[in-house]
Amino acid sequence: MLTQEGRPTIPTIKDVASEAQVSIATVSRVLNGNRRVSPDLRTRVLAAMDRLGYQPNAIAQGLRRNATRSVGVLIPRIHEPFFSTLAFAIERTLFASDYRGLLCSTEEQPGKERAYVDMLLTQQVDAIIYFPSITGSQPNLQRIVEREIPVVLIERSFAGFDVSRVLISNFQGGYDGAQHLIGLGHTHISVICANLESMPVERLSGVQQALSEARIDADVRIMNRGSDFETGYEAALEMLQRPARPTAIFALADSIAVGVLHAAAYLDLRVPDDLSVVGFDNISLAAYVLPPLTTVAQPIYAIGEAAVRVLLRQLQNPDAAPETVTLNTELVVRQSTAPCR
Amino acid sequence: MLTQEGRPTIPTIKDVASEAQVSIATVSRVLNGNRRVSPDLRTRVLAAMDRLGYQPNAIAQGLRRNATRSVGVLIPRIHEPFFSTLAFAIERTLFASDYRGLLCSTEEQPGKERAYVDMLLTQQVDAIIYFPSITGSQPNLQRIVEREIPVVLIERSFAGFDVSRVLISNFQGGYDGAQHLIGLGHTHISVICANLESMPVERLSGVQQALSEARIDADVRIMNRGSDFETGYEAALEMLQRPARPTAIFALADSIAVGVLHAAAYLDLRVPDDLSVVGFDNISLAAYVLPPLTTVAQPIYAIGEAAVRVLLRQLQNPDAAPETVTLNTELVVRQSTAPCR
DNA sequence: GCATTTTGTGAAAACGTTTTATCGAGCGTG
DNA sequence: CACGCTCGATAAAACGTTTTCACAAAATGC
Repeated sequence: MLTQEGRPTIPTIKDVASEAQVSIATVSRVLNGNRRVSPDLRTRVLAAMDRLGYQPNAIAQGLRRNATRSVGVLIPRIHEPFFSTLAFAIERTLFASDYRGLLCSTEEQPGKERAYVDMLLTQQVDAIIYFPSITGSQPNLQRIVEREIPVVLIERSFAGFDVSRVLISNFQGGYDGAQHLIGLGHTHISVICANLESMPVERLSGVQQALSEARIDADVRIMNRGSDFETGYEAALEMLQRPARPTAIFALADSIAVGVLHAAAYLDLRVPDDLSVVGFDNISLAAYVLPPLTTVAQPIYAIGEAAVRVLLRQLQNPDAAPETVTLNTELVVRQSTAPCR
Repeated sequence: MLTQEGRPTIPTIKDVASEAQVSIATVSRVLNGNRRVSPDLRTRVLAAMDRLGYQPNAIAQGLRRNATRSVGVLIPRIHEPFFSTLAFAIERTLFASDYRGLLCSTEEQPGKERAYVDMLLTQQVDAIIYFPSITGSQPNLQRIVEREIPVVLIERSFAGFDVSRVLISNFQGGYDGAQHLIGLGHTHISVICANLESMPVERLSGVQQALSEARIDADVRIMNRGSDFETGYEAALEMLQRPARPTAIFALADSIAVGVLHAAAYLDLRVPDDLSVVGFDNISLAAYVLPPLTTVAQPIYAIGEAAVRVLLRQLQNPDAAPETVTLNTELVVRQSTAPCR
């Protein structure tokens, strides 16, 4: 197909219709296969499409159908291993159901998160998977709910919002990790976590519960930044140089734990002999770092799958009640923890 | 805005027009600000928009304007650290220019890559950033070029396609990494790389060039899989258990190098005393692993920025000639390499 | 003060689909 | 043979915008 200037032009349903000598309605029908059309016309249309290399215009379809088969995916920081794995799981599951994901890395900046929500709404997404960063997320969620767009929250709840959620046993996970260290005889346990925007408080509460049950003072350090290596390194460097240094550190994210390992090495402390370290998440790296990291595993892939599954169910049946699925964490013991000497 | 059933309905430009007692053309004009409209009407329209909470429908705009302000981003495996960082850079730069990225993780599956290209075309993206996985990518690129959609290839070239590219000095990087090991006196150097789909051959060529100049036999192991920890671990485990074990391993991706470190530890070999390891990429993890990894750094963030910059230039000026920008790698010496004993 | 340009506004066409309403042909039924 | 039915196909409306065109009013030039 060429315009008179010789530029290629993309064929429309109209072109197919005239090529096949049928009406555009007929073309549309063989395209969607929802109504009967006689065999000979069908083959004529198919042949015409093939000759012209026709591809339907999803934008036009979206406008007419009022559905785009796209879902917004709001995630704090795509470059962190945990989130990139989660994004991968979501993308893959959506793809399998012929939905596309609009991936938005909010970077925990309220402005960016807000802008992205706006964008998703104007973009007419059919649904939204939302991993909020708490501050400022509530009004965003409000706007989504007002538009009656199906939404599933990941690892977060908001009072007063009756929406679908995929949660994990953060409290139990925190509890289990701390218990593990307590069971090994540690009594001076430090906890490092990222800003509470990107970290569910329950995780921390679980830790504190376990510690208080064992009558151990909680030494918690909440860093005002994301869960990256640097964060863990800086926090640990400071903690490990105090006069009474901890014999164990519970990092509430694997990335932080890796930073801790690094700091320990820098200070010539051996893990796990001089220091036990427990992480959280079980990112794929955790098994490969030295020493391999004992960690509280999240079923990252399952979380992504569950989120999509819940969403699809809601899309099929818009009047269904919101659904909450809870997945369990599991302590994976590797070689970064040992009994306290 | 409510329908008679009480369901909320999203306000359109029409609603705004009747609310403000003007024509829809006027509303459109204050929306786009491209033509003059008298101050009092403007304020009336703005007020009406505000009252109704109007948000333009990007799908309708896309159909009418024949431009969607979205660009497709095709990337092999979003969950690998290198690619997730690259995706982050791209996403961030696009966002700053008010474009959205449709992130597609092709997983190096020809079928999925093809399906995603199809999807992007039907989705009417304005441009495409393409990190191909070689096999089967050529016909995909062909289809993109036929549609005259601006495209920029990352780290790849295809003979016969005159399209924009962002390249890095892969050959030089490979050469430099090998030179570093040679300079340290190593003569038994093994090389591990992922499948050549996801790895530019030039990188390997650079290594081989340096080795042959130094009259050292090349011992190359090409794994038929992606660049993950497991890959490096398995390859190294095998190589390091041979009778004549190498004194240095050049892993052509950091993720692989991390697997190598793990294998070395498993075999009780100390790095760098018993084995020197060089990586490639300089993912953020590289500095935090133990020992910190000597690696050939790619300017990952700059690559993403450059790709977007080139693309935007091409969108502004569709008749501009394709552009190629080449960025340099740089050897970063840390503590995983030492003189051969 | 008339002809001409400029300015602001609205009506309507267009973008590429899907879907509703319509219509004509074939066909058994009374 | 008129009648109602079904079936297959088409014409046309609709989705929410932008933009072209037309037009009146106001501003400008002689």
